[in-house]
Amino acid sequence: MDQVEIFKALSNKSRLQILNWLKEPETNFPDQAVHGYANGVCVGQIQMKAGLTQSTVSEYLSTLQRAGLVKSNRVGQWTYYQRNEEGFALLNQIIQSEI
Amino acid sequence: MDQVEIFKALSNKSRLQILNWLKEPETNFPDQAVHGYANGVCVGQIQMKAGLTQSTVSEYLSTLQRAGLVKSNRVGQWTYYQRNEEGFALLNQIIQSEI
DNA sequence: AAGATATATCGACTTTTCCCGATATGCCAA
DNA sequence: TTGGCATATCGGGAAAAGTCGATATATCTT
Repeated sequence: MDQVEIFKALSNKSRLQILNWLKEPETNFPDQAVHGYANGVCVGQIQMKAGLTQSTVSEYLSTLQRAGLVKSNRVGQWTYYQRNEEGFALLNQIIQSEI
Repeated sequence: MDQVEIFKALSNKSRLQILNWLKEPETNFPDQAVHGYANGVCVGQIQMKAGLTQSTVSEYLSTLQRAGLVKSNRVGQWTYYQRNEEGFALLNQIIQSEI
């Protein structure tokens, strides 16, 4: 069952916060402006805001990506993350019809 | 944060199944017919269908209730559980506006 | 009052999650 | 090509969740 993975990814306060922050990157990650927001927000920005170690944030973003809730773009040495709205559409569908 | 509790409750295959079964009690718990379905389905029925021990199922139902996803009615020596649609409405709201 | 039945709680053990520091990898600049 | 960033992965210790069997509690029947 794949639904469980999604809900596990959502079962953590920091990960929920990250998803929420990524709804409004310009507001929540002003320092990202240098890089632009087209590809998402890079890990370092998220790490600073989350107040967790780099490894933890990287791990959390992988978890969210495996669950389909974010997607990433590697550009040079940076990895940009942004919400994957398709994943949220799937989540809605799961809740409406499979639970 | 309370959202985390809800998602943790949903992070388990058996608990997801129980919630789904409770959508159509008449179909999924035919042996409950003797007691009627007005108050929900009693723990024993859910246990049999889930194939877990009595203590585990009782614990799972408590977890779901703490998360607001089911509600219970004690009648005599039986505890009947049913879905709490208010909880699902809250879940939808959380997903729409807080994540 | 005694036994039977349904559910809840307790104690224990195993597995998973949380989060870290250390190290590896990939990319860029000089 | 050497060093410096940004990110990913690895290894680990502490805390939480998964699940069980045993026991407690509440209720019903006789």
